[in-house]
Order: sequence, then C-alpha cells, then structure tokens
Amino acid sequence: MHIVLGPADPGPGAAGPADPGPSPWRALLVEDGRTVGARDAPLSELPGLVRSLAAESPRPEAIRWVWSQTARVYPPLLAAGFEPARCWDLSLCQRILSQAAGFPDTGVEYAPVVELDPTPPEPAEERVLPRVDPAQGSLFDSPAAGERSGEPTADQLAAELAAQLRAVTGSRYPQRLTLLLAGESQGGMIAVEMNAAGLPWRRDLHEALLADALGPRPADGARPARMQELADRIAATLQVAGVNPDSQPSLLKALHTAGIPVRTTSKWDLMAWAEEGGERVEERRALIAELLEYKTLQRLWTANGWHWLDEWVRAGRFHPSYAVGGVVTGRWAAHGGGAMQVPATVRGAVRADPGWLLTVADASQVEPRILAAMSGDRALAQAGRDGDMYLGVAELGRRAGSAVSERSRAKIALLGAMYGSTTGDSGALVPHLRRLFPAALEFVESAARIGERGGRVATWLGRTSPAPSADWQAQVADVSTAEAESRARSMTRSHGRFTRNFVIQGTAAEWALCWMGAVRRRLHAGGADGAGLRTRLVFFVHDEVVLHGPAEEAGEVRTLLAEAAAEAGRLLFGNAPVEFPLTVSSVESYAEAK
DNA sequence: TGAGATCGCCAC
DNA sequence: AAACGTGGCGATCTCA
Repeated sequence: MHIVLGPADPGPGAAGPADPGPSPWRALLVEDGRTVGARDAPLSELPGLVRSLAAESPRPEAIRWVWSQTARVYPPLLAAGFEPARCWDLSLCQRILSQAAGFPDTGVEYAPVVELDPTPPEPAEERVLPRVDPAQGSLFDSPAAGERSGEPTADQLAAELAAQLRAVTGSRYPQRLTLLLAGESQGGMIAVEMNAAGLPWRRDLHEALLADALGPRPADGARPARMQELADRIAATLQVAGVNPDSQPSLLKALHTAGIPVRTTSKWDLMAWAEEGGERVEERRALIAELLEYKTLQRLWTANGWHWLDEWVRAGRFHPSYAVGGVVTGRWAAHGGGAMQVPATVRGAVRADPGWLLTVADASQVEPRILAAMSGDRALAQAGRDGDMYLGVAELGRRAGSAVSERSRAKIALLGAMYGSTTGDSGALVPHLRRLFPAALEFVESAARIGERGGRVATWLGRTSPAPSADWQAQVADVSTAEAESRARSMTRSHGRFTRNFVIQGTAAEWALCWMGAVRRRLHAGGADGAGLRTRLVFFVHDEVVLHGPAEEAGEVRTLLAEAAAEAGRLLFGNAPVEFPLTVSSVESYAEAK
C-alpha cells in the first residue's frame, strides 16, 4: 500500500492570488497502482491525518508513504512523533532514474511527470525559522514553502509514482534498483531525523578548548592572542616586517626573501624543506614549527572557533543539514558547519548527555571489501575474512613473496588501485597487487577504460555516473597542438580515474545506506518488549555512524550495529564471501572513540 | 561591492 | 615532487 501525500489543489502561485484559508492537503491511498481512497485535511492537521491512517491500517509498517521531498514534508510529521517504517521520496528517486534513463545499459525508460527538486532547504533558512513545533504548525507554514508556486498536487505525485514504479519494473535489475530507491528514500528520513536530533555538543568544553589553544576570545576583526604572538615571531625570524601568514602570496614572498625556496606554502612543502638536511637544520625546524603551529591555530579559529559555535550549536546540539545523494557517487553531502569534517581537535566537545552514551561505529575498510564483492575476487575477499583487510592482504602477499608484504604497503597499494594512482610508492605497488588479485584489478581497470572513452558506469544497485560534459568531449578531441594533446590525455585519464572510483565509492555509499536503514529498523524494533529503543542515530559520515542513547541500551545497540552491517552485506551481495566488520565503542566523549 | 577563482586544510 | 578519488569551507585575491 502506498499513501501519497500532497496538496489537494495546485499551489497559490499556479492558481492566482493566494488563498488566505488553510491549504488543504490530501492523502491518496494507492493499492496495486489503483487509487482506492482519499482523505483531505488542512495542512496544520496533516500529522493527525497521517497518524489516523496508520492506526486504521492492519499493517501500518507495510505502508509506504510517498511525498515530493522528505526534507520538506517529513520534519513536521517527525516533530509530531511520527516515524514511519518506509517512504518513497519522489525527488530523490527522480534524480536517480533521470540519470539512469540516459544510459541504455540500465534498461530504465523514464520521463518525469512533474519535475521535482531534490535539493534540501538551505541551512540558513532553517536557522531563520524557529525549529518545528508540532503545536505551532510546521515548515509548511514557512514563507519559503508557501512561496513556492505550482507545488505538485497529490494526484500529480501519484502519477509520478506510477511512472517511477513502471521505470523500475522495466529496468534490467529491478530488484537492485528497488533496493536503491527504497534505501535512498529511507536515507532521506534518516537525514531529517539526524538533523532534528543533532549531535550533542558542549559549548563550555569547546570554549575551554579554544581558550586553551588560542587565548581569550578576541574582539571581532582581531587575531587571537596566541596567533598574534606567533605572527610577530615569524615576521621577526624571516626579517620581513608586516608579513601576513594568512595570505599565501605574502607568506610565499617573505619565505623567498628569506632564502627559503619552497614552491608553495603548504604544510607538506614546508615540512619537506625543514627535513631536507644540510646546514642549520635546527633553525629550519624551529621556524617551520612556528609556521605550522600558526596554520593549525588559524584553521581551528576560522573553521571551528567561537564564530562557528555561535552559528551552529544551539541548545547543546550541532544540527548539520544533510543532502542525501548530494555527491555524484551517491555519498551524502552536508551543508553548514562543515559537518563531514569535524576535526579530531574538537571532538572532545562532543559529549553524551548525563546517563547516556555515544555509540560510535566505523566500518573497517569498506571500499576494498566492496571491490572484493563486486569483482568476485575470492582471494581479496579471503584477505578480509579475519578483521583487518590490509593485514590480510599483507599476509597473503608475504606468503606469495610479493612486494605487498606489510600492512602499510597493502593499504597504499589498495587505495592506489581504487584511486588510479600511477606514480610514487602507491603506483609502483599496483602491479604487484595485480598479481595477487587479478580479478579485482581487472574490475577497476575496466571501469577506468570505460571512463577514458567517455563512457558511463553504474554502481552495484544501479546509480549511474554522469555523461562527460560537451566541454570534456571537445577538449579530449582537440589534438591540434602538443599542448592541447597533452591536456586531452590528462583529461581522458582523469575521467578514467573518476569512473574507476565511482563504482566503488558509489557502491560503498549504497552499503552504508542499507546499513543505516537496517540500524534504524532495529532501533525501532529493539528492547526487551520489542517496543523500540530510545537510542537514535545522530551523526553520519560516509562509513561511520554515531548513536546517542541511554547507557543501559548501549550493549544492545552495539550488537544491532554489527547485525545491521551483516544484513547490509547480504542485501547487496547475497551470500558472497565478503564481510563487513565494524569498530564499535560506547563512550562519553567522541574523542575517546576508536 | 560582489561574484568567481585559487589556495590550503579538513574529513572519509 | 606524494598526489590518487569524493567533497565543504574560509581567507584572500582578481577582475569587472
């Protein structure tokens, strides 16, 4: 059973002058593609309508709720305490199907009935609006939602759903595509739930950490004391007055004036110069240490300083806004506050509430495991059987007399194979890896060859890479000069590295989606009485999740995380001999995890 | 003054 | 000269 939620009538923008009355919404009950019922309610009473529909159903968990965009429709329902098992996000599914429809290999035939935008609301918009309060109305009442003209009606959305389901049925791998679209939709709900819950963040601890590193909070426009001291010392050492270490050109010029021949001002270049040897190594090291310390503090101050706290932490929670499938490969993006790059230095401010714990789970070496499963490389899968896959590869390499004989080498060799490196230590090890795992290497190299030709690839569940742009086509074809030819070659290879990585990174994202979905289901069904746990997912970064809940639930949570990881592996790859072990810990501070 | 490019750092 | 995938983001610089 599908229940489609949408406005009963076209939006005010389409109909003319805005109707001052409450806009009616409609729930369409759809069974086997046929509409079998409809219920209307004012927008403000939508949560009540949804709940009564669920209560009337003999199997509420079997209802798939259908809406245009989870990020806009779900928040008020969630705020009213409604957390459905399943949904279908028409805009997220449309994005995947539209991409696939241009790629004949997928067998997807699809044309949208209504164009839907999967872009989540701006985080700024969310901040301006008060958080959704179930008693006070919802995001629907916000100016942003109201201003959108021509909001598709429930009937149009039902027609769109039918078109999407037809596209899936006729596709080459309907089961996989269904899993992808259902998973993406469920990801949409999880993203909203994590945004609403937020990551527990202690302002006092963060401020203490800032004061410790930077000194007291400076007036606006002024550098923190510790940074100013360092800047003065650097200017004195270089004997270049007024050098601004925040300005790359200024710093580079000052370094050159002082006789330091670095090519860039990057950390790596500076460190290399300091360790070059020759005369006065100690002086070099001292200068570089000051520069690096300045850079570290500058980063902390600008990326996660007081301003960041003011902007992003409300009532003890950091509320990043996630864009499900916002990255071409299907990974999630996040907007606002740099959520996907919470640096190690500030993780100490992430603390569980009193009596609660953070359970942090990190999937180990997901991408090489995905590679093993997709390529069917039994040797590589075997290497991942006992926990640490890099160790397993190194052990296998040692027994075979290969150069890939220790963990660090196994790691850079595998990463190099998946990223397409050709130079350096990593590139040099790839041929050795090919001897150990020919099937896996053939798999990634075949994806690379397709990309180099300008072709497209697909993930395991059927997310497709975009066709290269017209500009790419033109530049790759331009061999009029030696320079153009070299640029063409570079672009060709670059696109090959992209498609090579796309299949793995994208399938890893699918695994993570299935993992989180399974975690969510198990949280809802957990507890001694099966009535569900209070623990919730609060944070996600590619292959790591953070949950927050009562300490007494932590043991069960750790178990269900591991079960969910195994379930995700089975969902994608059936009984293929590939495992997805986790590193899991329940801690009070995020800094203690791992 | 403001959009866009560039640099550099952070995360996976 | 370590550079090989996906990103976000802030400061600075460039140019209209």
